[in-house]
Parts: sequence; C-alpha cells; structure tokens
Amino acid sequence: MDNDDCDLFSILHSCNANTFQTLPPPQNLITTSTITNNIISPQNTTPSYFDDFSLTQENRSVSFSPLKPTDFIELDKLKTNFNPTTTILASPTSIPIPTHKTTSIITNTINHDSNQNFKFFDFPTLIPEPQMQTTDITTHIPTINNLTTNIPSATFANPSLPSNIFTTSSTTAAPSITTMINTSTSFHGTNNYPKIHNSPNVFEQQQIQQNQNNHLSSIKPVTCIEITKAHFDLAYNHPSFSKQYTTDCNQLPNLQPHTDPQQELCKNRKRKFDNQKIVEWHISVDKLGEDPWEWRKYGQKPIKGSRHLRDYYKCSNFKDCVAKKQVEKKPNKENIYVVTYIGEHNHPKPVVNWPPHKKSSKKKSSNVKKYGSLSNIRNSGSQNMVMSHIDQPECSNAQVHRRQSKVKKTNDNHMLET
DNA sequence: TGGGTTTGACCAGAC
DNA sequence: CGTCTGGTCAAACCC
Ligand SMILES: [Zn+2]
Repeated sequence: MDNDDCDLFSILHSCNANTFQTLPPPQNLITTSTITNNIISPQNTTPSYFDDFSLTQENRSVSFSPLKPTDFIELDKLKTNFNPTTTILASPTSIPIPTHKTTSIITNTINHDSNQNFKFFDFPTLIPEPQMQTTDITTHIPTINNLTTNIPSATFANPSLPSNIFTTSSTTAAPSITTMINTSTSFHGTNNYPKIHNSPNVFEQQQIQQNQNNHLSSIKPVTCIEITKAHFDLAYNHPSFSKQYTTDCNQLPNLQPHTDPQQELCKNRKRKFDNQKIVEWHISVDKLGEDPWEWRKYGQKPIKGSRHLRDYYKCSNFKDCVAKKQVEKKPNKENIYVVTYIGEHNHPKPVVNWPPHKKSSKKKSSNVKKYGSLSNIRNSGSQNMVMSHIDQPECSNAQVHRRQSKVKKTNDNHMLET
C-alpha cells in the first residue's frame, strides 16, 4: 500500500488542532516517523481484506504546538509513539496485554524475522504512563523535524475521549472466517490510561477456531482506529481547529491548511451520526471487493470540496441491521477509496456466500448488486457506479445541488467526470 | 416477483 | 429566516 494510507493518520492529526507541514517524499523507502502495519511473519501471507491497511506519515512532518489537556492526546500518540515494527504473530486470542511503558523508535523497517520479540504493547496508546501530569504535555511531546532521526517516546496526559483501536486479522484463503478482534482500549471512568481487554465474542471465537482447524495460518493483523461522534465533534468544533484548519464540508479535517473562504464557511459542519461508531478506512480499489458484508446502495451525493461522489450503503445482510457505510474516492489519489463504516452490525458476519460472485472486476463496492454494464451506460440512463468516482471538478457551494440534475441531463459521463 | 441501483426530492442541522 | 449541505427516501427502473 502506498502513502495514501497516511490519511487515516491525518484524521488523528487533525483532531489535535495543530499545524502540519508536508515534506517531499523521502528518497529512501526506509524512513522514520512511519506508522505502519508491518507484518513480521514466517508464513506466506496472501493479500486479504484490508491487509494493506497502515498508518503512515512517511512524507509528512508535524510541528507541535502547545496542547490543551482536552485535545486529542490519545490520538496523537498513534503518531508520535507508535512502533511500526509492532505486530501480532500469535493467534487473535493471545495478544499480549500491555503492562509497562516502553520506549519506541519509530522506523519503517520491515522485519520478517519472526523470532524477534515484537510486542503489541509497543503501540503507544496502550502504554500506561501514570507518572505524567497534564501540565507536562507540551514539554514531553517531541517535535518531529527530521525524518531520519529516532524519535523518543512521547508522553501524554489523560485522554479526553474514548477511542478504540481494533486489530483485525484476515486471510484470503478463507475470508469467511475473517474476524475482528475485540481488542480495544478504554479511556472511560477512572482509567486514565488505556487497557487492552481481549474479548472476542462467541461468534468470533468460532471463527478463530475454524481458522485454526483449517490450518490457515496466514493471519495478517491490521489496525484501525475507531472514531466516535465525540471525536468528530471535538475535531470540528475545537477553537484551535477552527483557526488553523479548514475542512471540506462534512469531510474529515484536511491535512493541508488552506484559506479558501468558501470552505471556511462549512468548517464546523458535522456528520450526523449520533452515538454511532465510525470507523474509517482508506483502502485501495482492489480491496473494496473483499468486504465480506453485503450492502445495498441507497443514495449518492456530490460532496462540496470533493471531486468525487459519495455513495451511501446500508447493510443488506439482515433486515434490521443499522450498519451503514459510505464510499468515496479519495481526492487526487488513484485507486484509493475512503470507506466509512457507521454503526455496528447486529448479526454475525455472513459466511455462506463467500466469496461473493464478482460480476465485474471493476465493481465499486463489495457485495453490492448492480445492474447494467460498465460499457453500456445507456442501459440505465444514469450514472454508473464506477464512473461516479472518477474525478470531477471540485464542488463548490451552489454546485453541489446542481450536479445531480446536471448528471441526469447528460448521459455522457465524461463531460462531467473529467 | 423480489431485490437491487439510480436519482430527484425531501429533510434536518448548521450557518 | 433563508441558504447551504449531507443524509435519506422512494418512485422508477433493471435484472
Ligand atoms: Zn449488518
């Protein structure tokens, strides 16, 4: 996976209300300041769902400004203290529980030596540092100004918001038994520092067991950050954020600061996902088809400030499931899509019809039935799902609503999409 | 006939 | 209070 994945990381950054710089890409692939999901495994690993997911900041540096204790400290940890060599080799039920502080050196070295003692608790968010005080934040957070310099571990104060860090293990050989481990961190209550509690449910345990029985050992862990509505609220409404950031309306905060007054107008707009879990992935187009859930598309909208349409999907596996997802092509990124999952499924992951019949290799969203063909746009007289994600002129205020009617008036998608 | 996508219209919240 | 915007609905259409 390429550096596009750094954008999930940018989400976390954006919550911190600091300024960012974009540096030229490093000349060497082995760089520092990288949060990634390096896999250290002696087994043959095959590509699977989201297995290339990583948190990366290879070509960015971050300037820290003084933080408030209520800022997204816990999210910032992911950047400043994450050891990219961390991996999980054991079965999902045997993830080590972090018990002590560790100092991590952020490198981008991919290590395939399974004998090394990689510890999941190298992940910074999972590190308890009870000795820290909130007033020490600014003096302990390192300034990353040299990508080739080892960065000492940062220290952080009490996180202000709950956040979960998922670790998923997946395999292509039997995607139906792909499981998401309930390895999460909790900042609730009196727990000043996150704890890992591994609590896979029965269904997941069955999947794990099935995995073991099938001798499928190519478990490939990936990490995903759960973003709650509270994070969005704080990210959009934080006064520092308002001063230093602009965001594409209803989009996640943009890494690149700009001063477009039009977009300033909507910097505080929020998605309306009340009390729902939000998990965002930035994945390549070829991974879209590996989503094991089944989805039914119920809407499509042009998004202001974006050149791409956003598709809205509901889970169609279960009648009363409230899980939704949104798929949107990443601006200026080829073959990278932003997939946002909202809410949780209230049913087990489908296992019967896996792998799904891929009617088209270009299918935009996995398990989404569609009609017509890519080559015959007139078939339906409407936009093609794939075509809808081709670059378009960036939306402005008034253009957003006009776009859909404009689309309908012309059956020539290229007129609009290019 | 059932379930999917498409897409204009509508709604609610932010501004 | 009107406008803007993202999210959703639902009729029409397709397979
Ligand atoms: Zn569902």
